[in-house]
Amino acid sequence: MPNRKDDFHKHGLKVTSPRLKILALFETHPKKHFTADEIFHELQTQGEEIGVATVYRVLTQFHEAGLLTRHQFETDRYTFELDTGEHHDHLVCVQCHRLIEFVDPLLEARQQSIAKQHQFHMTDHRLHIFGVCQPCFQKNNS
Amino acid sequence: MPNRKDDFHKHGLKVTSPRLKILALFETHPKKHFTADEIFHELQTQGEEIGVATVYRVLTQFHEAGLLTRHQFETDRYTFELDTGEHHDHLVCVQCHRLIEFVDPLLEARQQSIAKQHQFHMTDHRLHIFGVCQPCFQKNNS
DNA sequence: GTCCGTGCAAAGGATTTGCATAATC
DNA sequence: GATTATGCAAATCCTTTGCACGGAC
Repeated sequence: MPNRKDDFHKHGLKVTSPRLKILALFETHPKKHFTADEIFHELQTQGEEIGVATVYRVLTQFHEAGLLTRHQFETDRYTFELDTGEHHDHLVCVQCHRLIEFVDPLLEARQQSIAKQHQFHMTDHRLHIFGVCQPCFQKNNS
Repeated sequence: MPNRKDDFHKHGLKVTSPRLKILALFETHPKKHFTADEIFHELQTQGEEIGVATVYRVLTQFHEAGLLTRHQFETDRYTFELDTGEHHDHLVCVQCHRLIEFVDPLLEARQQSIAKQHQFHMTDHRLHIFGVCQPCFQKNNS
């Protein structure tokens, strides 16, 4: 069972305080999605002295190392989450920006088949369903 | 059969040279996707004196008027295409950035059903299948 | 003539980069 | 001790905005 230290070394990354802190943040919020800015502020709140540049660099390295997944939803910012190895897609609430994850084998299979139809060598795919979540919907009608 | 003039007036837009030029560019390249910058340079090449700011403003107005669709693919730039009224999804070549459009009723239906399962009031959705297109694939193996 | 649209340059926000210092190995 | 990381600030990229002038209606 490899630990963080091995994870880092495996990808040529030294074990440093900023890297441990950032990874810990993701691990203590398993399903949460963070933007670079959110991480920066969260760490600042915790009293850590980490620069924005480091946050961006570390996130990019983690993404390249396969530790994190990077998404782009409505806005023009990147969103990161722990890469658990299981692919999943997202429902995005356009009102409160809440994210709901889901996996659907039928959709997965169908996408494979479409790629094949177009002689496309699929490497990845991304499905975002935008809409209003139930809590927001109720709020709107009350 | 409403013409461009009507299209513009309907949305409170005056008929101006930049707007006509930009729309014409899309109409002469029906299936093509453009970034703001590409439009700016294309018009410059044609000897037009249109500022970048105007290009961005007009694209946003056209998008709000429903004349254009706006996408965000791999990069951090927006991509625009003529809105023909028919929804479609995209295959994106990660190598040459070629875009292939497709529509699949099964996928559409399945997405509706997933949204319903999660009590989600779907307004829109976006499916990007990333991969390597056939021409690029062959190029790689030769 | 009024109001909207334009060009220019400056501002804005997210992300990256250069560089000297500081930490890991 | 050599090399990689960090923090800071400046730089970069795409996009938006303020403002005075010009064009549409």
